[in-house]
Amino acid sequence: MAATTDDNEPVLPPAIENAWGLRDRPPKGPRPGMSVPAIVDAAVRVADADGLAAVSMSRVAKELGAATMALYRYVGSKDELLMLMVDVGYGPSPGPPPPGTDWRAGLTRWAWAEHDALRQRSWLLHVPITGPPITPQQLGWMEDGLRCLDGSTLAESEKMSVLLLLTGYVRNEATLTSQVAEGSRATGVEPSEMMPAYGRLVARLIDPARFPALHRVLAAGVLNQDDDPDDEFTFGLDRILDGVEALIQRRAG
Amino acid sequence: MAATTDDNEPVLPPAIENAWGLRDRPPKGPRPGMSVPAIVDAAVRVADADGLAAVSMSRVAKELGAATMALYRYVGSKDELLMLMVDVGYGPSPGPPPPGTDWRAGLTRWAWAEHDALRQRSWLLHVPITGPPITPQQLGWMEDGLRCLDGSTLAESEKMSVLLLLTGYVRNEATLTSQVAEGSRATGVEPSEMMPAYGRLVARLIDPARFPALHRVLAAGVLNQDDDPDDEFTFGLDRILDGVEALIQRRAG
DNA sequence: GCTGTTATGCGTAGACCATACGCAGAACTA
DNA sequence: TAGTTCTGCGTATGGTCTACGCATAACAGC
Repeated sequence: MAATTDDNEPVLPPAIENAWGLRDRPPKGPRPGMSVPAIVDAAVRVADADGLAAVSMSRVAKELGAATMALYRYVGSKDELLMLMVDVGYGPSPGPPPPGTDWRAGLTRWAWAEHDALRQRSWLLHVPITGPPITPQQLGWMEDGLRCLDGSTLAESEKMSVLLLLTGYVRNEATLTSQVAEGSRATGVEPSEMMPAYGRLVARLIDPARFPALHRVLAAGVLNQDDDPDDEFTFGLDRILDGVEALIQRRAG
Repeated sequence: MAATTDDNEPVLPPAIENAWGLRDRPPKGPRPGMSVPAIVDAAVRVADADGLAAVSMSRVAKELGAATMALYRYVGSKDELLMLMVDVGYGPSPGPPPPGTDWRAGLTRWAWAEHDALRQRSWLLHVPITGPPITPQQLGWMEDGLRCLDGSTLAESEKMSVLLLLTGYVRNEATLTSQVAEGSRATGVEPSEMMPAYGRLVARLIDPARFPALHRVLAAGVLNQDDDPDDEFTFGLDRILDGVEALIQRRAG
């Protein structure tokens, strides 16, 4: 969240405030040589190229040909920079559902949009989340998600809960597949061989008598077939939407 | 995952191997003055007291009255220590479902057990996950979860997918509530006032014309009522289990 | 045009962090 | 007793974020 003032009203970090178009530059002093968007873009470029771990203040500054400490005139802290990176990293929201779309198709499209954004920029998953969304684009995603449920029988609070549930699922699924990819890159194992290798490792470790159910799963070769991660994503997504559908039916009936 | 040898078989870090009881101490050289479990316990103690960020090698060493570098005789790296911390942090798995429990009750119990573990040790959520579970207790959790679906009509791979879906949900929900708690501690706002404050902030930022659905949610006072986080957890859990139920019905019929 | 105010760029330095390396000494085997 | 091997850990390297303060640039008012 954000720090608060005396009257307990939450207050935004300056850099976030001018992402909302509030806050005007004071007319005095020398012209700024950089801009917040330029810094954020540079940071995103670094993350895209070398991962989030490579994003240090000095590295970003180098990317801009500036000195490290110069950045602190624009962003209050590294955490603030990360927050802004997330905002541009997700990119613009997918837009409201096309007219005539039912809620299920709409949410499916919405979930896939987030899925794609996270696949493109897997470093987004490594940014420690410190609070609910407060940047313009993030709230844009929320808006578009809510609109999918516009015509539904759900209560407003339920709509929100459904969205939370979905976005959590997407993040989680993206985290798992990105771990496989990163593990593969780190160990040099083919991505398609990661899960089989994991299966062999576990099979070697566990005692079938103490882990019968797990043993059965392994024996069934569950981890051997390298199935499309998109299928796994679809599976979970459909389960969740089935659950939402059950709720909607109940509210309607 | 883990590094691999020439034959492409994944190999465990030494400290993990002796968590599985493999690997015997060589008889030569001076007696070890510490033990891996003692180090991990100390690290867990630090995390419990001051959060995961306080867990540095020097801090853990200080806790034990040892020198920083002495720890590296027992764990290969800080990441390895973190992995072991997670193993003891979750604690023992909840055990197989009591006889006569149907799958839904079993999974509910299982999900709540993980929920409770994460509530007790919220630093677990901050440990960067680098691969699938390979420690004894973690696989124990998996085993107990799988057993809940023992009698079901699902394929082995579907059981696994359901478990992945559930554990992801639990993690996600725990992350959200722990963020509220941490935000509250950081800003000094009452926990019950966090969401209302967030609601006021967003209301101040957004233009109702551009964010109509979001505006409607706020106007409905969704964020004002401070509802029990356990209710929110139950809501999502029931949606997911409804979805699983629909699948099981389909497989059965 | 001069002066005061205010912002910017950024150098320096402090307080951390993980960890590579190497050495002294302890405990075992032969 | 000699040799081997393992432990404890001091030192040092290179990285992190960022607090602070100074020189300078640009404007406002007189």
